[in-house]
Amino acid sequence: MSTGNAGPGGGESLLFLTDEQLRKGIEAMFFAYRGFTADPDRILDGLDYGRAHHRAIHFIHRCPGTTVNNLLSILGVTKQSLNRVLRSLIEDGLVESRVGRVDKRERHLHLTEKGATLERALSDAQRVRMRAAYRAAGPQAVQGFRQVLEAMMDPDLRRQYQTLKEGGA
Amino acid sequence: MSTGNAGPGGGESLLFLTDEQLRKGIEAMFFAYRGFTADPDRILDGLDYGRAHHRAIHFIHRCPGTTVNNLLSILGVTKQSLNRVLRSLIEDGLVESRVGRVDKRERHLHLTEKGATLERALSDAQRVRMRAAYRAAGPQAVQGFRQVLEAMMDPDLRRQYQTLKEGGA
DNA sequence: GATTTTATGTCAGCCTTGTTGACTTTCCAA
DNA sequence: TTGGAAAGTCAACAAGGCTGACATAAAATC
Repeated sequence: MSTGNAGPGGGESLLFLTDEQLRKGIEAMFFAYRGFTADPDRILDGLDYGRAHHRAIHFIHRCPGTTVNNLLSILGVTKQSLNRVLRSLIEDGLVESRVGRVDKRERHLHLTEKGATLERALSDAQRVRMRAAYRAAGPQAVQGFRQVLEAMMDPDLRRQYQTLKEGGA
Repeated sequence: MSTGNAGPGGGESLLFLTDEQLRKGIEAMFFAYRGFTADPDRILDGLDYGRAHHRAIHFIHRCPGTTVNNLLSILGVTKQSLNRVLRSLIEDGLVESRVGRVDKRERHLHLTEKGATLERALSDAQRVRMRAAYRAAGPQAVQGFRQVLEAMMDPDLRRQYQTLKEGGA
């Protein structure tokens, strides 16, 4: 098992990663993700929504006019799962679903004013923590943080991520 | 590492964090966490277990002889939730529950051989990805990665994490 | 010794969010 | 005109959270 990679000469500190070091990283991801979702979760608890609603709202905000299919591929859930979430958001007037002009089968999704307000509350809360963490760790660390996360993604998701990243930058 | 380094661009890059920059970090966490759990999930899919079983197995392996209460505080779930998971692991002979010698109310949890075998399979899979990501990003980045994650945790969880970190190192 | 507190386990029931499968409607395009 | 893609809907189910209530054993305290 493992760690049999004591590379042949040179760059030892670069290449030799003990199981212990890796395990720390794994546990760090576990605990950090809990913090990452904690603040939006608290807001959503009061309303009738959950994390699934947050994700939908986030990416509709991020990609205004996106189709349901596109959202499905970003979120990686089934259309039935997403539909349940979207239905409640549409019913509650947070999301608007417009029939496509070019292709009328498609529905283009937008946040309403009300939806945008909730989105702002959620992402503000999440950004407060993120900003504090970035500042505490420093710019060098932030760059490393993003590099490792990016390298950890599945190739498909990395492509999705990079498309979003460029689009927004 | 001295991350207090104001950086080549001056203080601006340290203190001024745009919403865009923070949003990229948020999305990176979202996509990376999917990758992070993907490999163990694939293994667990074949068996009758899920992510909750994985977490229990991980921390029992990590803290052999831990009590149920201690595990509860690490995992942050209710005892009913954990009990459902533990019961199936004990029934299937992956986990052993020993009555405490000093305090007979306590149950001390250990992995059996069978449990340790599954643990190894799961963590090997997860480490493969982690190792690849670490190598791709480089040691500098890894340090930053861990710093930001640590800063992102809730204080309580950070304490838990650090206790584990020391214990294992 | 009696009482209270703690640690654990368990039953029942609920919610969210994921899944599959089947079916319909709309409508673009070959 | 017909095949198939996009979308919506219904039904059923599972994992894994949650709460509340209750049982038991053992420790701690009075």
